[in-house]
Amino acid sequence: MSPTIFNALAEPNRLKIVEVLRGRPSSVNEVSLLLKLRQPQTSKHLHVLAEAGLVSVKPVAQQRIYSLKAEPFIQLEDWVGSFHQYWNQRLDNLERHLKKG
Amino acid sequence: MSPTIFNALAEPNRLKIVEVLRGRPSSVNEVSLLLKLRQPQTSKHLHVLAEAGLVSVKPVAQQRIYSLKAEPFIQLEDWVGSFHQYWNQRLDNLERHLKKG
DNA sequence: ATTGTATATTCTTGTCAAGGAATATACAAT
DNA sequence: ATTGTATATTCCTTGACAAGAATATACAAT
Repeated sequence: MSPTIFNALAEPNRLKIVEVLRGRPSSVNEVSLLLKLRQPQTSKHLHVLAEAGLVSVKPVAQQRIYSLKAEPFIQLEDWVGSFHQYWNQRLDNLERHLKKG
Repeated sequence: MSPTIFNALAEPNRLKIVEVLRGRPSSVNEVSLLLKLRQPQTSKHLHVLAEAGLVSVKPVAQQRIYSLKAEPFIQLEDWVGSFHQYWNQRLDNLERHLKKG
């Protein structure tokens, strides 16, 4: 798992942007208004998200519609899902321990 | 979802530490040796992870055994899991669109 | 008590990234 | 062509944070 995705989501405003885009794809202005961010910072954050592969852009007239991409979130889900193995093993150890094994 | 957990995982060495601890709980020295980090930086990173609530500490003699905590990872899994709703809705829209609805 | 081992903390320094302000670019509309 | 709208980019300043080096603290062993 690359830290890049975590880095992208670590910035509070960027995380909020992702939450907004989870609602629906949006233009820079829509995001900007919803989150009360200045337009340039909104563009910059969206650029970072795009570089990290979290969003895609689709030009419509002068607007640019940003949407979430699926893959990185699926990857993230797989990664964090793989931790179940860890919890289970810990529980097994605990069990064995309680049985004085 | 708080950005704190993402921030903790955004630092490459800290992410590696989490991967190590996913294998098994470890002392500072073990982590330090495995990742070829200096002891102070290892301690610092573990401290950040602890502050973020990702790990817990258990003193054993002079050693401190760090282990992953379950909750934050479960929270993360829930959060990213909630994105399925988004993908599905997008797919529905596509479907309607293809049917010229 | 002293020495050794394990870990934490402090201080300093350099780098990077975020915000603000200004400007540039792209396309639309008249 | 000119004006307006939407977005991107640049420059600057400032704050955060990671590494390195040195030191402090905690506990163990002899």
